Amino acid sequence: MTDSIKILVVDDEEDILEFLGYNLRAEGYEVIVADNGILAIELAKKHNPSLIILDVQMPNMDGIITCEKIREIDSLSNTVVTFLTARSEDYSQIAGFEAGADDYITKPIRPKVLVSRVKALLKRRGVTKEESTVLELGDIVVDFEKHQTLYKGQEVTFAKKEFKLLKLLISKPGKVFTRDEILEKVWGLDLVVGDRTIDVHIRKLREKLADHYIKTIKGVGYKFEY
Amino acid sequence: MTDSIKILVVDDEEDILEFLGYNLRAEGYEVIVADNGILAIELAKKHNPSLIILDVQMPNMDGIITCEKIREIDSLSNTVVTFLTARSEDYSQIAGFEAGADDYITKPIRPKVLVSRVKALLKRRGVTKEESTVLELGDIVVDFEKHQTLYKGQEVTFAKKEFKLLKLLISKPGKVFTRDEILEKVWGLDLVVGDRTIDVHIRKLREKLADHYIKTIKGVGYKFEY
DNA sequence: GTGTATGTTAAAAAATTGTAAATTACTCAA
DNA sequence: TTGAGTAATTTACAATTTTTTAACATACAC
Repeated sequence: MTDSIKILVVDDEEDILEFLGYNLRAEGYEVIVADNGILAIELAKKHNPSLIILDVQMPNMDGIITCEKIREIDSLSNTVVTFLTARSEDYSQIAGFEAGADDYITKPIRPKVLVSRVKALLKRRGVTKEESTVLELGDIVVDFEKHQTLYKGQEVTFAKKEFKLLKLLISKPGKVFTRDEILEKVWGLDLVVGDRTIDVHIRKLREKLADHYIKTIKGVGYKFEY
Repeated sequence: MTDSIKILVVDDEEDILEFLGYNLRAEGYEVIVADNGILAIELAKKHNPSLIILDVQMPNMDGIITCEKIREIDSLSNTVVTFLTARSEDYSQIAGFEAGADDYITKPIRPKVLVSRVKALLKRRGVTKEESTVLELGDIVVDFEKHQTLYKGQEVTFAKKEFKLLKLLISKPGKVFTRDEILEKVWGLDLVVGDRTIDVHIRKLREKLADHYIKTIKGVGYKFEY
């Protein structure tokens, strides 16, 4: 189980939380949300996130005070804190750094900018989600970075969805993935596809892997076995 | 043949220049000095240093403005800029990051600290003393410094964006770069370009490389393969 | 045998990429 | 500043590949 990187997002506005949550989750981060500073501190203590994104303006306890409190917590000394400010309000930026923030992000922010900013911040702190880029099991070698698979030394080409499916199954050899799980991880939650779609893709994998490795557990799901 | 690493030091005070110059040269860096922002930009363009150390407070054109100008220069996009500030003046730190600085160093600084800081910065950017600026893969030789490419011994000219794209892809042969990644690294985050722009540039590369090397992974991205 | 879950196949639908040509943006020199 | 010449981007389709659907076959448990 690859430890996922946790990010705590704190904002009083529901749609901001949703926006940040959605985009960060899509990048594979584990996102925890809080809509106020008190809860934020509680959750921060509990989950020990690698990064906290904190809105400056919130009712009751604002971001700056929250940040100061966070900085007092020993276990969070290694956590990166970044502020979220509406456009460049110089005041809050300065106060923010004084409060112990590491960076600030100005709203509005586009998803891509957000993501690359977050990545950069985490990288600066040496937090990386280093999924080993190649996996070797029996006769099959999968290189995720190169998006390439070798079966008995021969290169086999998998289309995007196929590769994603293979990646999922092979990520935990032996584990049975239910159809629901597969749908969620490969197709995503929003997308709805017909019943036979998974079967067809499984078939393609089997075809390309000479019918080895992929086993049906009737009534449950599929697994990769070598 | 290890090209030495160049560092441009900009300060209006003679003794600071001397101090920095002495200590950095002792570490084997090639140090270029400028005592004002105008000269700094000129020298930066000319020498293309890996690192620029910039005093914040200077008469005429101060460090922050100089930094902004530097950031506008395309050929210096890969250059690390760090500020030199007297003690921690919060203001200049913040303005500095906005201007595009990567770090700041506070005066006074002890030689050992300076050197290890500089080393860390350069390492972060992947600049090392042994770095050769030419890459040779199969029939293709790319000289990043000279901005020149040979294909089967013949010089091939790539326009700026083309070269940047080639450089990105070739920097990790085999790795698939997604369109997003390519956009971010070659075009930058803020710039929004149309859907087919990447394809057209890829096409230009292929044209010039006789259709070798660059492979499409449909639905994922492109990679350089030799 | 009946019924449900899965397998198979081919064809339709959707998504993605390739290309030429036109347009716009830049650059550099006069 | 202007204008020629190059580079970069957009446009509008074509071509290709991937993904999904749909119809039917098969297997297996009860």
